[in-house]
Amino acid sequence: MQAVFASRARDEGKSARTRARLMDAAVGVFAREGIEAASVNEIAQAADVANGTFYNHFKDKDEIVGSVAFAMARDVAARLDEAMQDLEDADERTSFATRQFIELATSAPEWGRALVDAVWHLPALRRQVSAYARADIDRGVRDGVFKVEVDDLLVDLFASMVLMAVFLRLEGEEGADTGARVAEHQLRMLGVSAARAKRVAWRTLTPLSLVE
Amino acid sequence: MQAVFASRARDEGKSARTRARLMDAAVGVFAREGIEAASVNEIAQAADVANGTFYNHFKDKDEIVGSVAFAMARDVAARLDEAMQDLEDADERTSFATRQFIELATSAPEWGRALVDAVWHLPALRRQVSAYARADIDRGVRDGVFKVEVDDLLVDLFASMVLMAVFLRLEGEEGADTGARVAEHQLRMLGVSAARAKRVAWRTLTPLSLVE
Amino acid sequence: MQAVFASRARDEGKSARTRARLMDAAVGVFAREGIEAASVNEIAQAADVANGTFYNHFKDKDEIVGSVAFAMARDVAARLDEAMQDLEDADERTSFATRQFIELATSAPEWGRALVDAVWHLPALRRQVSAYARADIDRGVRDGVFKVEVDDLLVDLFASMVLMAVFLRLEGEEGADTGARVAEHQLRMLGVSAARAKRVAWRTLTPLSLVE
Amino acid sequence: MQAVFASRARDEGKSARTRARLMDAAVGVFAREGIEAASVNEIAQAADVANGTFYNHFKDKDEIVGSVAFAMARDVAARLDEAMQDLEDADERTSFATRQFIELATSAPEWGRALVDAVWHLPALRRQVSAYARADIDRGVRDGVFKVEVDDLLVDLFASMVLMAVFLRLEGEEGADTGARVAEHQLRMLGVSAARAKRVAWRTLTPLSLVE
DNA sequence: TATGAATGAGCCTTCATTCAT
DNA sequence: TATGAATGAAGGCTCATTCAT
Repeated sequence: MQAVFASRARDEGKSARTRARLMDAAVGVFAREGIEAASVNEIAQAADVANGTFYNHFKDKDEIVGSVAFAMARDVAARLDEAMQDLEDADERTSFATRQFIELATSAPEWGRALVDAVWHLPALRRQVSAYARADIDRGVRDGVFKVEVDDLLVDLFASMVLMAVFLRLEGEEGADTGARVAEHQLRMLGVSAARAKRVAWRTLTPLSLVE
Repeated sequence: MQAVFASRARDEGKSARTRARLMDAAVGVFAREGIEAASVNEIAQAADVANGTFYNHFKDKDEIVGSVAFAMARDVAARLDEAMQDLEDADERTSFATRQFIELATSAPEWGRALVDAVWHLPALRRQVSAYARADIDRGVRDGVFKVEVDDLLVDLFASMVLMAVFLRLEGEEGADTGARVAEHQLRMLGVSAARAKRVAWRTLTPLSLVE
Repeated sequence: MQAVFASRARDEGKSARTRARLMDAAVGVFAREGIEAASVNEIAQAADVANGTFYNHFKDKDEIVGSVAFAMARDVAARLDEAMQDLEDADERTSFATRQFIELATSAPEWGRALVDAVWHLPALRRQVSAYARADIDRGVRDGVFKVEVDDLLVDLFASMVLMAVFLRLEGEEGADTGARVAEHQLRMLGVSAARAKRVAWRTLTPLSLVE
Repeated sequence: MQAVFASRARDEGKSARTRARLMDAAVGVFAREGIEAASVNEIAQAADVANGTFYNHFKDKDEIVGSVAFAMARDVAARLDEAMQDLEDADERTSFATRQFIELATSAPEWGRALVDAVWHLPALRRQVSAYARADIDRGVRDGVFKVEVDDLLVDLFASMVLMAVFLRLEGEEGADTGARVAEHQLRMLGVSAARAKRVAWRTLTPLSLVE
């Protein structure tokens, strides 16, 4: 029950606020039932609007799925960007992003679950997330921190690892150190020395949160 | 349209043949629509039987999903086991399995797609596949070939990488060397030297196929 | 086609009117096919609404069965109560109730048939009807009009007699004096003298009707 | 698990024996599920024959319902006739028949339940049972034992009372003396004096059984 | 006759979407 | 825009019945 969209739309017009309520409701329903199984009626009900109202704001179910997913991704990206402002080194940045993403998704299980599900359903979203991640990796290569040839495959493999990590955490099959372990693996895959990988990947981490 | 199950059931009773036809049809439908979206009616239609016939052979959709998925996994495992009989070294085996799995799934796109989807939907299947993969990894650790602590997380990350690779190949986003590149990454993650990883992962590979 | 519920809901909201249409339709279908054999689709069709509409108003078939049956029973009871306000003597009341019930059920054959079927299918309904009947019987015992020990069995036997009478009338196997004859039997079973039983049970009866 | 039909067909041809097995199975299924809900497959399975075999013996489900019901009724009638050979007085006979019928149906609950259900579904069966009961009643009138005008209605009311009694006993709502109480009511309805009704209806009764 | 696989109509129910108010 | 009733196309599943063996 995060109401992220609603809290942000507090000062906008009524229409925008209703739309935001629907999106918040959708996140919850997607998380609870999965995207496919989520029904428009249920979303409307959770948003406390009549079902017909839904269609004043979204063309169809696909549209809200997309809106929610991309908005979530954008939010996460913005949050990470903001938090990484002071991080210079590419390995620090990559590790930080991997770990925080996993933690964010885990600490807001509804969002996490919905996001994992959405990435799976929306190729465009996956590509966007990958592109975001790739920026820092390319930077590391330019700076000589990473000593591998970087290509799309590597980035997609990283994405799959992160998604798997989120999934495992949400299932309760892995614990709080998952992010660090995944990050360490990734740094090593990028050619960072074992020692430095271990050091960087296990730094103390201040938890982020999506809502202030 | 591979009709793998049907071709294998050619000499069995009528019931078994119809069942096999349904399973083959299911593979196709799962690949085309995804497992969730697949409908029993569609499967029956694809198998060219009346919808009621489906229920003479499977209790419900879940049952055919399970049957198909585990049969596919079993087949792949058996095929790999057979082909790996002469491989001794754990790194050779791990690399071989990763590459051949990706190639098998890619060369029979319907199977590949259905299998990827199935692993995602059936936790039990994922666990089984992981366990299978883990055997060789543990062996490598015992033999001193791999120099890492192996845990469930690592194996699951490997699984996610392979699935992603299959997915990308099926989408046409990656090419024929994908398997080798993934295998190389994995060997390096297991502590194999860069040089050996490159050598082992890129060996010439004789394609396998599921049907003879 | 009595449309009893609909006519009563004429001034209510659209939802209530549709619901009433469905209930009227259900009465007809129950009467024609029997409650078990009645299908939701058929009810919806008879009510001239889309099948999906049914489920906007009733959770499932059981719910409409219950609603219809208890509403019918309640209506009949209310109608009888009102008509019996001036009747003091328990034998007069019992006779009146038996006869009017049979006449009501007969004069609205669909209702009658559905009600008989419903009493048979819904134990709770049977108990409710029995309890209603029992009140007057107990009163007669207290007043010394009836000279038997009253127990559940007796009341249930009365119920079975009335149901049988309705059934026979609906089948056309018995005529207009059925109610009087049954009432006479019942009074005698309650210990009323033959002479008085005959006199009371055969009084002229003003027909009631469920709709005004 | 009475296998009444089967035990009687022991010495007949194979076909007759299969048919008997089906009928016995049907009794059980009807009792367990109700006649409407009983499925042909279930009957065949209970009879341990292939479902197709059913249709070698019965045109359709209705036919086995009828066969079973009438056979059961015939059996009960025969059993009662035999047991009543030495009873001369009509009131004794009527009371005996009522009570034994209730006891038979109760002591073989499967049969009882199926029979009650069948009478409800098959008007012809009801008529046959009524006709059987009427013989003794008419005899009582001729002999001057019963002092009422007997007509179809009365007999049908008797039938309804007996069915209700069986039903209540099967439901566990009434006890072992139900038969006697019903018989007493009936005798009084027939004009027998209260004293004699009580005496005759409560005679000690030797239980019958359908299978020897 | 016996078998049991196959058939397909039909039932219940859900749900995205439309539409009159 | 909001409402919420209505729609009707699917989907899952059952079951009486047929039919080839």
